Amino acid sequence: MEAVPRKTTIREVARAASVGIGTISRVLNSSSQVSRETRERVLKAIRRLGFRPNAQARRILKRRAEMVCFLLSNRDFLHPFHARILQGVESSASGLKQHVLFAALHYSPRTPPNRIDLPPVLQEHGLIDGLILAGTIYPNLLRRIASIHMPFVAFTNNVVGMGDDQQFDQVGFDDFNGTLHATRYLTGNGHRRIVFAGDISYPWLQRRFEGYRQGMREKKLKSALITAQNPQSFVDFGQKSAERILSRQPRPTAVVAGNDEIAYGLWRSLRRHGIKVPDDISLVGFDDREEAMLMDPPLTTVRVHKEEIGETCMKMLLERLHHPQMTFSQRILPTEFVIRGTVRQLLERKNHGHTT
Amino acid sequence: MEAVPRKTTIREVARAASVGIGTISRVLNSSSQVSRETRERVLKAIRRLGFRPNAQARRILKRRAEMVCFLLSNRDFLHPFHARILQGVESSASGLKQHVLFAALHYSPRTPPNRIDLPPVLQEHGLIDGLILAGTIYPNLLRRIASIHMPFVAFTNNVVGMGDDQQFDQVGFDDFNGTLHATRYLTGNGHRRIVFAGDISYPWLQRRFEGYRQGMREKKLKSALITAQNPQSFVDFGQKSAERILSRQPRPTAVVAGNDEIAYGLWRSLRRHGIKVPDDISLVGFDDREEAMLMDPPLTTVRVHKEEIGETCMKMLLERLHHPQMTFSQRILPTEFVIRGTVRQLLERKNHGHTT
DNA sequence: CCACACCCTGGAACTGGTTCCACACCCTAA
DNA sequence: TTAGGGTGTGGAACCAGTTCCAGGGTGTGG
Repeated sequence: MEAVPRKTTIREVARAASVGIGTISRVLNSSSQVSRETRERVLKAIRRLGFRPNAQARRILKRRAEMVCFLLSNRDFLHPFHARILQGVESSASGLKQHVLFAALHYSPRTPPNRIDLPPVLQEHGLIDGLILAGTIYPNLLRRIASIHMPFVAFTNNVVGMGDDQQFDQVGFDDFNGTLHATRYLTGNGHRRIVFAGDISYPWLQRRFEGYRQGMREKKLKSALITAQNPQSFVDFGQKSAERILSRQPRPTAVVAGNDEIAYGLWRSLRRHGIKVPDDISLVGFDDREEAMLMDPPLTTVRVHKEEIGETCMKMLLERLHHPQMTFSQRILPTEFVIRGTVRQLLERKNHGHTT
Repeated sequence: MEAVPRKTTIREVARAASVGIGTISRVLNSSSQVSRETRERVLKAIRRLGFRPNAQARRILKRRAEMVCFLLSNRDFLHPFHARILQGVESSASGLKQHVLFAALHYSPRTPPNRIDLPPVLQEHGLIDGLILAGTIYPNLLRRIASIHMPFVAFTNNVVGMGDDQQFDQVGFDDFNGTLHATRYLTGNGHRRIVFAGDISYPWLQRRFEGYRQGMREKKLKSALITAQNPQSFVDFGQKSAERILSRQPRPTAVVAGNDEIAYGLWRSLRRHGIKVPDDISLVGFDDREEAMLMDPPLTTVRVHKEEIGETCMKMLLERLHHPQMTFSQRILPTEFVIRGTVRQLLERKNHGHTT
């Protein structure tokens, strides 16, 4: 490895400005204990020499890296959903003078915690101050992180297999009220035979299913869960469940899909069967992915504010870093119901407002 | 800000293992100059004390941060395309023992270079060793980066407004041969009236247009460029250009779209006009975004290997860091033509192979 | 004129690793 | 017995900042 050219240091700047090294440091940290003329002389020397302070040296003394790691677990590629969260983390971080390191991790839910091979960032110390966990999170990973005493905040909608006694900071969005709102919108528009399509072995789809059930119960309607056999993906799940929906007698007038991908698969399959959305069947999705707007007609769905999730994760992590003893908190962000073109109005609507 | 607890240092480990600090360092760096029994005694002490070396301290001496910054310019959200590149950068980096810092930047092409407000990472030195530039790159940004003497590699398909005298490392993919191949495939299937839809004020679409023109010239066919007025987006561009395509007499049998989004807009608009793809008109896209596979029928398109672009950027940057004097290089990665369901065969195909 | 407070400044000591030189020790060859 | 080479080890010096204490200068009150 070739030699790296030596950079200007505060000692050289000090000599150039004929002051002590302490004064340079004080100017850099905008401490008030420096006279105006000295400060200006120093600043001139800094500009003249093109001096840029070395970040590592400061961090070693401050014992703060001013850097957090966004750790994406078990995602083969950066899912658009998580990409938006990362974007939120970054934009929030840059305002808080924090840097964001991106790392990925693949592990099995069955690996014992101490066997999980953490990415290099977590093997050294001092590199990052804290962690934002995204992707699919199993208990063994949480235990592994705890074992290295690294402060962290988790995006918890994809946490799998934990009780409610979760002792860590978490940010999530409201699956339950998302589908509850969507279901109320459907019933408010006169729909009675509404089914839910989704694989409820995923905890988040289970929560969405419960929201739908609540909405149905409120109107004393019977809820129904539609699943598919051996789906290859969520889109495939939607495609396969379309046939099951069509075979029901009497045929449902609306479907609450567990997420936009399922909704997309459904829409595509229904169209192939000559069933029109929303004329023959109404459809509501969840997540509000970019593609939802591209569908034809555009998909009525439950929007999740992904950037806001990222921003909240970042802010909570910083609070945690500043107050290590603070009790853990859990923040559930509201969703927003977005009305587009896939729900048909079956009767005169009696002022059912569009709330967030 | 609260006090951060002191961590174990090599001096404590040295005392615990009754050896000198130099020996600890040698064990950590797996230098061979340590006897087996001493090494084991040290490793036992490290485990017992839960020692994790401080990354900052090493970096200050090595004058290497072992960290690169992925800088995304002028993208409001992490575009799926760039998300995949980032993924490639990360996966390559983790193998090369490098960390990846993610930062975003917004700037105008008209801001004078020295006025561009670089993200904090670039204002200190020692934090990162080099830069991977993605997003839309204008000459003023390149000049700004050069002014702080930061080694960088750029993903150059979105470079705007530079001559060919570009003196920096770059990675890109082959727009020209991508559409050339697509056009040859269409002509090989008997198509004669083929048009290109795209806004060639974008340099990359201009290059794709040239590839298409070359393919047409080879068969002595007349090329035609279809544009749209005031498009809101690429999808909208596709929708608007559909009408112009349909109004041509005689009607084209195939369209080469500048990218998948244009192809999507076209497909959607054609469908609304009752025109079937590929029965009535064949369609070829470019980029191979996730949505291309979801279209119905799935889109025949030119695949860009996004992860590979990221990996190549990372590798080139590391080479640059190791050999600062090396002459600049430009790597153009090949595209892959992916045959799916949107091209109709107009005549007996004479063994026109599917090459990559 | 002295005591004391206050502001500003210089630089030694420090952070937690790496590097390198000196040296101890053992083995082999002359 | 001595010279010479190789291996293993200790620790001072170093990196580039921050922190802190001592000390100089000035101003104010007694």
